Amino acid sequence: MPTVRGTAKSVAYEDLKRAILTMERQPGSPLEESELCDRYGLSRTPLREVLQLLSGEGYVTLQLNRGARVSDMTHYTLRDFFLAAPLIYSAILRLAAQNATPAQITELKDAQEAFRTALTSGDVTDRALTNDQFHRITGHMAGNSYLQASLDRLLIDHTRIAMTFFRPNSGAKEDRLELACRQHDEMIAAIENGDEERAAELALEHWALSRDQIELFVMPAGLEAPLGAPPKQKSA
Amino acid sequence: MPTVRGTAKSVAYEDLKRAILTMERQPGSPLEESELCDRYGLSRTPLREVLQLLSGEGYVTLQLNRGARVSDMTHYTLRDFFLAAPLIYSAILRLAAQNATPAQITELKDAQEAFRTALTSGDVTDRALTNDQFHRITGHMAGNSYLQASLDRLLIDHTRIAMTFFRPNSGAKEDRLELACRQHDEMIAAIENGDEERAAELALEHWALSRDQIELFVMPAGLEAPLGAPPKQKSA
DNA sequence: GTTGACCTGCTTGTATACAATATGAATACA
DNA sequence: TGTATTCATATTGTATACAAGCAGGTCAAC
Repeated sequence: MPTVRGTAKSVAYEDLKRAILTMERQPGSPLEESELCDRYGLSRTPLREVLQLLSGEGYVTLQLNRGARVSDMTHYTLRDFFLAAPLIYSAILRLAAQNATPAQITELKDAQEAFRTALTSGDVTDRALTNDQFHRITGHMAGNSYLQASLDRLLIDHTRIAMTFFRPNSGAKEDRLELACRQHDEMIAAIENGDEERAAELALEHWALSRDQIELFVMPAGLEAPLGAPPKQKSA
Repeated sequence: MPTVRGTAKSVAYEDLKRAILTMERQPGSPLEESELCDRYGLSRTPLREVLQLLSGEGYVTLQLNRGARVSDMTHYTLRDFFLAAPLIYSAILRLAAQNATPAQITELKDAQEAFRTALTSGDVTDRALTNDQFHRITGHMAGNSYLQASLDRLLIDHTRIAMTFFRPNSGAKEDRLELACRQHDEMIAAIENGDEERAAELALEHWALSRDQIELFVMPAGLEAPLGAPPKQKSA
């Protein structure tokens, strides 16, 4: 879908995506055309097309006569996120279990390998990006363009949020990362066995783990969560 | 989100959207830049930006060095559609019931008024477009950007498909349109009362009606449905 | 008669020059 | 001293000229 263009342009496209996902470019920060032209060695026309493309995918927000900014994350964003995530993640993983091809399963295993390596290496951005990649592949497996539109947007913000709690200084949370990693393994197994129920279940468990981390980060004092309950699931 | 631009550009943007939704421009048909430049009185640069924008929203597909085409609809598309629609529509309507503002409810009532008029006037494109507009407003009410991404894509194809069965020559289907219209009324009531359960239920009923029409159209001879069974409904 | 390469024309991709709009500072006035 | 207005500057939006890539047809060779 992203229609990866000729090299010069695709470098800009990929690097901007990376920089936004890793919070190297912070939510809401402006993206000046001239700066990006210099950085990537493009003229304004193709660079603007990259920004349009990123805008369509939700990485960037365009404002008339005011240029582009990194899409921001407010507490409203987070509220929407908490509502949509369990719904979409479980649906995606269910479909992934139904439709995954052997080639995609291999790809997913490779991504998991990379994630595991990133966990031991301790590099924050590697952890976030390899985790992101893992979940994007499940999206490809599901192969549903409608749901993928939501998944892609969820992953943008999920990865940005994750950048905060993938930090190694979190201390006691290392075991949680290990649990997340094991859940990935179980997901692969469920997908490989075509066990859609288990896959959907794992998606929800995985989300619950992630959600707890996010809540701890957003509400460190242990406040109650008034941000909105996720809709009831019909998962058996 | 669409960042509606200065008039000249927004005319092109809106008119292309309309032409695609009404199947005036058929799925897969090429969109030549020079033709569109002449038609809308734009130079190529801003016109290309419009196409990029439409691409990001799923109306148009861009291919490297091969220009733009109207996004096509295959039976794969339809299969994905059947899977995603009940999930998203019910979630959207549930959230709409939770979050709708009085202003939005007024807007929705106006849209319903327009839809009812279109049903009696008998113009096919009016029926499809006013129905589309009704459902897009429910999307705004839900106010969840993640789910809205899926809804927007669903509505593109739903409206295009609907163009086939909103035709007045369908004979006995007029009463079904009347039923759809009454369901809209009930949706408005449920949203106004904040009755999210009923709203979600209505979304599924409304979808079931639409699904039956689609199945009749796709498999006119009464064939069995091999395109993928829709997920189990919990509609009462 | 078929197949292959080449060449012409057209469409798309890129760069740059020009126009329009917004931002911020300086100044005049209350 | 505070506020409003004006002007200068910078950034974005648009048009056009140029380069690159693809498509179709012709011609030649097998």
